[in-house]
Amino acid sequence: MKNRIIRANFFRRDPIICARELIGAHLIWGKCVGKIVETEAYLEHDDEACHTFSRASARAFIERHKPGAAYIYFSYGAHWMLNVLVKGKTNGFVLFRAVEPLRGIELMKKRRKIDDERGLCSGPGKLTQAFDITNRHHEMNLCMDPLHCFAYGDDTVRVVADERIGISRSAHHAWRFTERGSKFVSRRVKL
DNA sequence: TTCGTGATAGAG
DNA sequence: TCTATCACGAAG
Repeated sequence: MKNRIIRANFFRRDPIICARELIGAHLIWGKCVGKIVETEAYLEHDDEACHTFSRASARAFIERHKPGAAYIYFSYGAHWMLNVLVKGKTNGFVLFRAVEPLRGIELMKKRRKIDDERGLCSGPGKLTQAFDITNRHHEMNLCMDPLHCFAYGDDTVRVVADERIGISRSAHHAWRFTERGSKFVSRRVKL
């Protein structure tokens, strides 16, 4: 299997397009690889759920970094969240919510302290724990290093869009994307 | 369904 | 300083 790294130009487009197209792509992180099955898009402007709405640090991050940079933050006192910076005509982030484990599964099980493969990466906090992603990767360029990058994967997946999860503001947009029928998503798609 | 967790930001 | 809020997860 030959993995082609997704380069910076990919992230110079609309965050919603990027979030959708990243479904089926591979997340490569050291010895671990997963197929991305769930993402969400957040927009710098007119999106109250985006960090840029209330956090100056998020706005500064966009200002100072190039598309493809990792935006990682700590949430609820326990979990790291992995996002990638997107700068097209509209700027924003893509949050990675779930992947299907492909390689490094034993390592993921050890880090997660569970055996069930479906629960290894089925949530944004679980995913970062399984892949050992923390703030030490914050600001990292994810378009260069073959051990910390995205790669083109399964481009035949069918993608479903529905509402984002776990937010209270601007919750009506259908900016969550999942692979249709995947058993590795964090929460079942609403019917 | 509930509850712990700690960073962040806004109010006082 | 105090408090509300939160892009969550695990236990029950």
